[in-house]
Amino acid sequence: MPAAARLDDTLAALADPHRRRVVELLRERPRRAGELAEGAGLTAAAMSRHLRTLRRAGLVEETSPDFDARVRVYQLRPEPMVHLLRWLEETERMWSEQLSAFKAHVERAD
Amino acid sequence: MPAAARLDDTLAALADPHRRRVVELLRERPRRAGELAEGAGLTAAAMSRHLRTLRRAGLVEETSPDFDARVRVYQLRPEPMVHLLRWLEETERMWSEQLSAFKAHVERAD
DNA sequence: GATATAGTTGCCGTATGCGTTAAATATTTC
DNA sequence: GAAATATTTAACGCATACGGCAACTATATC
Repeated sequence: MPAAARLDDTLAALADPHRRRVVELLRERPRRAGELAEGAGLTAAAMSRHLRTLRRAGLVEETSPDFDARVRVYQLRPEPMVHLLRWLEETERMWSEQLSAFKAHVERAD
Repeated sequence: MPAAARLDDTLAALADPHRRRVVELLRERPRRAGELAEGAGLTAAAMSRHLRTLRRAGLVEETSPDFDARVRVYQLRPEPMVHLLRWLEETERMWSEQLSAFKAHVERAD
């Protein structure tokens, strides 16, 4: 269960608006499952499934407070997003190189 | 058809490994549809669908060279990825703020 | 110990995604 | 103008995603 951090899972997990909403709620602070369900306007069952997806993608981490073991608190795990960030930055970088190469080419042709 | 750039479409488009492969091929240079199909190990038909998806997400742009109108050349369009990048950076930013707030809290408790 | 609370899981129906093969479209080439 | 080339579209099958509701598990409360 050491969090895949594979781009596939990360992107698929983030591709759902409800799950992105969860991420947006969690980036403010950790929250309980029920809180997330309410905040996203979903039933507890539906949210539970989304949380499982996010957990499997390594995007969130689940813990229980010791004062109430029924509750599950979810917290963000940034690693997968950092990984995705890097892939995007690399793409950006190469694209702009491509651009300047093209510009140079045009200028040579002038 | 001015390219949605909505996170939903961007993420869904990038969540497929074949389509990510296309992006990786295109970040080097523009390429013809057939070249992309070969480079990703897909039939022309399958690739055509992926390209449609990428086009609808605004991630690629299609043009035809004037010397052969049968050919379609695809090129990267970074806008949607930049948008996604910003969302991820914002998430990162807020997460680290959350972290330091927590740290400060713990230190106060000491 | 009975009941309430917090969440998860099973099952179902519907919707959507992806690849394949077979046409269809458009344009070049001979 | 007939045959070849580059790519897209159509029709089909299969797998998977998502939500709803009901049942289930585990823990807390009275």
